Amino acid sequence: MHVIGASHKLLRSHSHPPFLKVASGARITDVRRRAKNVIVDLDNRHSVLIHMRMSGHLLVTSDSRHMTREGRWENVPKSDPLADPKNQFIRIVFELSGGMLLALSDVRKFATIDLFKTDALAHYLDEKYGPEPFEKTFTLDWFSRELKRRNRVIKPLLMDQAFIAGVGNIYADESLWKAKIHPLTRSDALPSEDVQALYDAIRTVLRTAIDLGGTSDDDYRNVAGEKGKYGLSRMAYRRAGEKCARCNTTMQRLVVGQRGTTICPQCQKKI
DNA sequence: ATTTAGACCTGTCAGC
DNA sequence: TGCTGACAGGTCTAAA
Repeated sequence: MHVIGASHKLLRSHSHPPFLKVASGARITDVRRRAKNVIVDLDNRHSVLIHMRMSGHLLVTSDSRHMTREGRWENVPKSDPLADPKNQFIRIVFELSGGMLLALSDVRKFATIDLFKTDALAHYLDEKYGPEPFEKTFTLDWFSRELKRRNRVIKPLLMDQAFIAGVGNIYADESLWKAKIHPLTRSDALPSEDVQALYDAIRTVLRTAIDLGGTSDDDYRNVAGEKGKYGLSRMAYRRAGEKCARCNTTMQRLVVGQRGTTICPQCQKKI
């Protein structure tokens, strides 16, 4: 792959060698995910780590067109695609073999791209992130023990990537609603039925969201520029003022750990 | 050991 | 219509 345009400050380098020098000309051997990162493995013992934060998403096209945050493309000089004002949200473009283009669109400029040596990356990720919710290590037993041990407010704990990988604000609200747990409950105060319900809810919610292509609250698109459909069937996230799907009570907005949070005050009572 | 506030950015929307 | 403030998918740091 070759980088044919990159905005300032996007490319960071955790391991020393300059990004462009290492990435240019390398072949991609694998693309995978860990926590909320996309990992692109190269054939030169290096890996690219992409974190899209709030508004970032990757787009691909098979010909040289123009890229917007909606994923629409128009003709634009391939030499400098970021120069076109219509491309103002495209922060970097990679040219892949065969002329395929891979772009990162990111309105808020929070996304980051790091370069690692592949074996160093493995250690970095293991150190930094908790288990994946669909991994064997994420058992009910483990979850239960950790909740007791930590003694933390449950919602921020669910969103703590060092505890469990992958649950953010949307799926934390959805899981807590499904399990009928108030987001301010202390993790060690949850009765075992609630722990079980939460464990199941996390996996059910994530499974459903993945199957529906994620949540496009605003900017998120898949690589073809299409919106995810989970937002249409969400039960809690950003539904304040609407009726609870279970009990018809008006949903309520609160702030927990500086994050907007929506609950059903009837279903999710504080313990 | 946790929690909180603030920072990083830009866009959208509600209300006056 | 125009302005202002609140809010938005996430994570990091410093300080309480």
